Amino acid sequence: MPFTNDELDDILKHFKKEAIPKNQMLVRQGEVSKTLYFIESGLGRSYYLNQAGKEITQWFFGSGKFMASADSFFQQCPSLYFIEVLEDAVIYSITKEKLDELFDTYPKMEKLGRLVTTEMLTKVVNKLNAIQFQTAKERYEYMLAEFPDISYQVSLGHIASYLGMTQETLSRIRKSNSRK
Amino acid sequence: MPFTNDELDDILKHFKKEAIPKNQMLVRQGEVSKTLYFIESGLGRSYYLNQAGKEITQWFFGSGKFMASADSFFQQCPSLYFIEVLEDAVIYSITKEKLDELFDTYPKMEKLGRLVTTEMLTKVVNKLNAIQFQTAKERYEYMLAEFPDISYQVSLGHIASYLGMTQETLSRIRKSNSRK
DNA sequence: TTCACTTTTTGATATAGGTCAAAAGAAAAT
DNA sequence: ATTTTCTTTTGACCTATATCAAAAAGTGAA
Repeated sequence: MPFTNDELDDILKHFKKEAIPKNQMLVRQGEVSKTLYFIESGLGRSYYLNQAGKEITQWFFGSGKFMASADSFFQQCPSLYFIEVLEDAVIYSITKEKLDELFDTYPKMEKLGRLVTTEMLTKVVNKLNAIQFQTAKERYEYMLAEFPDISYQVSLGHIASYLGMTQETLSRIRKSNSRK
Repeated sequence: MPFTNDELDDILKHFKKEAIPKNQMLVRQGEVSKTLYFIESGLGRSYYLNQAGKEITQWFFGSGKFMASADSFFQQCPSLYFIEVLEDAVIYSITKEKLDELFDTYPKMEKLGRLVTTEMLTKVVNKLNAIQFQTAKERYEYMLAEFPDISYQVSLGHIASYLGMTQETLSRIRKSNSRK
C-alpha cells in the first residue's frame, strides 16, 4: 500500500502492541467486539459452542494476519464466536473508533480494509467448497496445504472441529497417512 | 449511503442497464471476469464443475443483490465459477475499471464496497456453519429460511448441489416434509 | 397428441464417518 | 516421582446419506 512514512507513523500510532500469553481469551460469545487484532507472531483461533455445547473451531489466525470476530467487529453486534490465543503472541490491536478515524483520515485505508475483507471472503469460500464436497481425508489435505504450520501446533480436536469431522476420524486419517 | 443527487446521478451513469433472458451465461470458468452485476429483478446462480464433471451450485443471487465471481472480479484472476441467469432478469452492470474510477472519485464508495463484501462474508460464514454441522434436513430448512423465494423457482438438482447433498436426498426430504 | 427430453421420485444396497466406550500416551500439577 | 488431568488412539457398532438403477411425472417441440 502506498503510504508515506509520515502517514505510516501516524497510522501505527493508533495501534497498541501487546504480548499476549497463550490460552488468553480476547473475545467472548455475546460481547460486542471493539477490537481488531493483527498478529505479529503467535496463533489464535475463533470458535463457537454448538447445540451440544461442543467447541467448534471456526478459523485459525496465524502470524501476519488480521484477527477479529468479523461480524461483531464490523457490524458491532454481539459476537457469535469466542476468540482465544493458542500460542504466546505479539499482537497489534486497534479499536473500532480509532480504525474508523483512520478510514476517515486516509481514504486509502478504506481500500486496504476492502482488500483485507475480500481476501478473507475468498478464503472462506474456498473452505466452504472443501467442506461441502470433499471427503474427510481430502479436507485434511486441503488444510495441510492451506495452513501447513498450524497443523502441527494445534490440538487434534481443534483441527477436527475446524474440518467438520470428529477427532477419532482425524486420528484415523493421520494414522493411515503415516503408514504410507 | 449519504450521496448527493448529483453524485448518485454520476455513479449511476457508470452502470449499464440490460434485460437478460434466462439461461444466458454471464461468466465462464477460466475467464477473468471484468464485470460486477446488480440484479434489479430475476435470478442468477454461480456454479462450478467438480472432478466428476457435475455442476455444483455455489451461490444464488436474488433481486437487490450484487452478483459476481467474487475472486475473479476482485483479484482479476481466472474464474473458478460459471455464472448464469436462471430467470429473465434486469441487471445493472459495471466494469472493474469504471468501478475503480468510482472508488477513486468517491471515497465513500470504498466504504460501500467494504460493507457489501462484509455482508457477503457473513452470509458465506453462515452457510459454512450450516453445511458443516447440520443434517441434510436442517440444511434444507436453513435454505428455506435464508432464500424462501428461491426454493420454489429453482430446479431440485441446483438446490441439492448448493446444499451439498444429492437430488435424491433432497427429494426424500421434501416428501417427508409434505407428509406432515 | 405424440415423441423426445428433462426432472423428480422410488427402491435396493453400500459406505464414510459418526457414536460410545475404554485404553494408552502426554502433559501438568502436587 | 506420582497422581491427576487432558489428549490421542483403538475397537465395535450404527446411521445418515451416497450410489446405482429404473420408473414416473413433467415440459416442450413438431
